[in-house]
Amino acid sequence: MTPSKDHLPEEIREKILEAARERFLVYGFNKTTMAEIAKDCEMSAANLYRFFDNKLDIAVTMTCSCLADEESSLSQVIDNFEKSAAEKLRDFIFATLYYNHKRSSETPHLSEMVNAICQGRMDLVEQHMNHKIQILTSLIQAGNDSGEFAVSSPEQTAEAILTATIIFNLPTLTPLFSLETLEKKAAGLTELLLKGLLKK
Amino acid sequence: MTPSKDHLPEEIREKILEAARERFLVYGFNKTTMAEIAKDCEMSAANLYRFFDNKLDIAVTMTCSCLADEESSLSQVIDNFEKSAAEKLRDFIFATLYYNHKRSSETPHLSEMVNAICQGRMDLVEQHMNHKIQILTSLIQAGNDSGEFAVSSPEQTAEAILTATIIFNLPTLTPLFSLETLEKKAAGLTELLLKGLLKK
DNA sequence: ATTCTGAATATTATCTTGAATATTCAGAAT
DNA sequence: ATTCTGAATATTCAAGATAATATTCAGAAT
Repeated sequence: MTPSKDHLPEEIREKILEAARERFLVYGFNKTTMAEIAKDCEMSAANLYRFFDNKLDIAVTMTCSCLADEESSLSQVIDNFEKSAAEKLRDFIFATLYYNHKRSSETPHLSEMVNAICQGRMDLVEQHMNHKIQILTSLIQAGNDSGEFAVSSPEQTAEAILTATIIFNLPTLTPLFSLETLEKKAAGLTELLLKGLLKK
Repeated sequence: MTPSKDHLPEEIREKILEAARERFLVYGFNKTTMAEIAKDCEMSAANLYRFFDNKLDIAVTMTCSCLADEESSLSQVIDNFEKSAAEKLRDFIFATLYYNHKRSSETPHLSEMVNAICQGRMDLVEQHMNHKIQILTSLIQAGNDSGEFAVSSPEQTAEAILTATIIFNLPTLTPLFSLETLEKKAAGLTELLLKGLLKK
């Protein structure tokens, strides 16, 4: 029988996730052992498997909440009623850039985790991308509604913007450039994109 | 003394390059040995070093001529007098896409070579990027001159376009998507970029 | 003198194998 | 019944040994 992980105390799951997070951030995914996580939680390694399928599953759960964080902070950006659609797009792009750059620079072992996730759980990445497309689509639609933008196909445009800004989304590419360089790229790109979006 | 490699018979260099190319394409950079290349050329491995500094140097020379090829075919695109600037930009983006996709799909071991080049010879990549910026800049300037575009800072815009199309330039990313997907991305992105470039 | 090679050396990759670690599971503890 | 553990097993890692390979160089061949 495959024992379901539902109905198990959520607080213990959280405790495990927190212990794993600290280990993963400091020592990396590979160098962290299940035994260490278990010791931090004052339980046996075997018991971890009642709460998670395996080590990767812990990382996946952490990653999901990170991605959800990013998504919700990006959603906040476009819900800011005090800003124009153009400013929101700029904020969206820079928020993406800063979020990923911060993660990359503060987490020396991030790419390790990213690699682990990308083998076998590419669906998470796709889901995240789709969510971003949704957010961008409503940003554009709001811009259309307010008369600021004149975009005929918001969703297709959202996809194009995501394609254009992929350099700010890939934790593998971000570390190749300095923050200053990335900011310049983001500024130039935003300017160009806006020229195409704004009503003439 | 460091013996100069000039004044050596060019035809032998070419012969070596051709032998190495075939080996690299079929078996990859790492699995190809200097001894094998030498045997194909009916000479000793030691003699290869009269013509090239080392194994990587052979790959670098091959790569340079590939990049030069791409650059010259992109230059041809923008020199086509029968097309509008908009069409040229579209051609430029699709030519980049097709060129890299073709290379990736026809060369199973390409990423190996790319990795080898990227360690220590990043200058080649930068140089290539700068060349592409130049080409794009003159495309934009020509568009401005003909009254088709209204771009205030062509070079900065060229850089932004290159940033936006980076997904089509990276041999590490290209293989992640199907040709069909890439074409859709390229079409959507081109449309969006043109909206920002065309005179209103 | 120049071109080239075989043999020597330095560097890298591959393989082996003991040790660490992930995962499972029978059963103890509650 | 449920939660948990210790011990067993399966998998992965890593240090050392071995074998390939890159690179150099003294000197042979032309």
